[in-house]
Amino acid sequence: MNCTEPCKRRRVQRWTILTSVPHFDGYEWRKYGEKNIQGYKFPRSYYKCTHNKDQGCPATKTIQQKEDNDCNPPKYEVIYSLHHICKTMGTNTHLDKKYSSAPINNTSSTTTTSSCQANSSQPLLTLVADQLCPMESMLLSAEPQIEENGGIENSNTKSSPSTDLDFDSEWAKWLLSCTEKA
DNA sequence: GAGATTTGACCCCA
DNA sequence: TGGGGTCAAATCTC
Repeated sequence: MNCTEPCKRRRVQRWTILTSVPHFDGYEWRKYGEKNIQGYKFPRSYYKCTHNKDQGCPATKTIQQKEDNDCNPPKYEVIYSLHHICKTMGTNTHLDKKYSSAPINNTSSTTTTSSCQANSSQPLLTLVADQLCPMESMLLSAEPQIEENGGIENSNTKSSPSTDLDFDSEWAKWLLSCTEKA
């Protein structure tokens, strides 16, 4: 990471979702880091969009398992940063292949030592994975402006604020609906 | 062998 | 100065 300019790491769009199915959001993610966070029982995992390289998609998310509710089912705080610009919404091929038969606690890498195997292996995962995001058209129409150097700190000002708010809101609703149905 | 994950180190901000 | 976020080499999996 090069911060030749005043670092804008904190000035990105962020929104938080509380869900029991943090991996099923219609996108493909690749894990790039994990850290133990002070005050949290479980490590925080860091993910980038799989298409970060080939399509320059800047989207990232962090998944933090809540220290309470680690059963029935475990709850995860998912913090999304920046919108996707990749065009793979709703395919779920990667997710289906990777997660459809795996207990969710195993998808969050190493140390989620939940003992809730019965709940985590429920078909709810397939239900959510099969659900397509209704905001695909919004995603395509609300692409943030990407600068040549990859920085997107101006996306808030270049794109319509109301569009971003609508997108965030709809996106949050969709994720919550997935969680509820699960 | 390619791509994904793990893990320790590094960087930046509060 | 410590904690959070990211990088990148090593390792793993398919």
